[in-house]
Amino acid sequence: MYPSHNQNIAMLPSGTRVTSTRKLLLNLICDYDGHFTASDLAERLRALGHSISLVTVYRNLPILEKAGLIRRTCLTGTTARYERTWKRRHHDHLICVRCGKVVEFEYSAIDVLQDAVAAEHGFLPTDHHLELMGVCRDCRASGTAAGPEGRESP
Amino acid sequence: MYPSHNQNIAMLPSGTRVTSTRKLLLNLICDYDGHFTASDLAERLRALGHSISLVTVYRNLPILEKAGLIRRTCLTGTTARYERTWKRRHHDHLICVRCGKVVEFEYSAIDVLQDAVAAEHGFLPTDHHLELMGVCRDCRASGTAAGPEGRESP
DNA sequence: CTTTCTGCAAAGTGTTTGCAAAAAC
DNA sequence: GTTTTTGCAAACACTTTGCAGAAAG
Repeated sequence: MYPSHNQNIAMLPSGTRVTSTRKLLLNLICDYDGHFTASDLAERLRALGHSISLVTVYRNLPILEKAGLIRRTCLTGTTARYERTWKRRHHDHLICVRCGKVVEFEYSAIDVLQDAVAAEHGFLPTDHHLELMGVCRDCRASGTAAGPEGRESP
Repeated sequence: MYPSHNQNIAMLPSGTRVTSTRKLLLNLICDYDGHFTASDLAERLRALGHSISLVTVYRNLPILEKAGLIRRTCLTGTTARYERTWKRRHHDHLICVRCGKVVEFEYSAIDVLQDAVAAEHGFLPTDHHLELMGVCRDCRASGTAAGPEGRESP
């Protein structure tokens, strides 16, 4: 049974073929609400009994990105992370430097200011990435000694 | 004769030794106004006739970062980039998706909003990274075929 | 003289590429 | 039948680590 969102395949660049691998990827991403890495996708699909090579995932992610179906996100880490673009509003990330928790937020005022800055410098804005680092409430409550100004790893 | 900024060595964590390699690194960073990678530093020092291993640079960068002398920046790329923290004001980056040009800007209003968002979610803000992507004036003017890579809207 | 640092080589990540077989069209 | 895609292995770039000798304190 193919979910209706298979129609997204029509959004792939022309000349790009509709393979079973790409159907698997798209269907998976459709239901993937958080962030994912290339190997997240490969592992999940393999756990579902499908056979897919990590290399193939790596080759398809840029295609999906160019098609506008996913976007790179959470740039702070070493590994490339993506998230679905559709059925999600634009948002940015608040990251706890103690426990690594990631909170998404929307704040359109920031977007407006960003556009203003870009324009002021003659840039035509296409995208932005904002990550706020801080110590979350829980971590401050469980208050270990270390001052909140550090950039330490848990 | 040692330049006055060698006093920064006193800022290294106690127990950390003042080696000739670290003096070289600190002196270099003192005059390094832009962003640098580990190999930038190694190459530059080697070009100046000094002998230093890239491995040693890699081992020292986290120390300098923890000491607050440098900070990671420009997270969009694959390579770790740093910049000196002192003798510089806080700023964010505007990056051209065509030619890779990086423009620094300050916009305190954004900082204020960021603090507000953090507070609203119970976070005690420690740092942030904001990168605005866009097409710079020159690239739009020369309007030619795609540069390195693009995230332009269709 | 004890501890830390350095450099080399080697191992680890995450990601990309050459090539032949398989799949899509 | 032609072109794209896949998977494997191998290459790749960046970064980290084990170890022995050198340097700092």
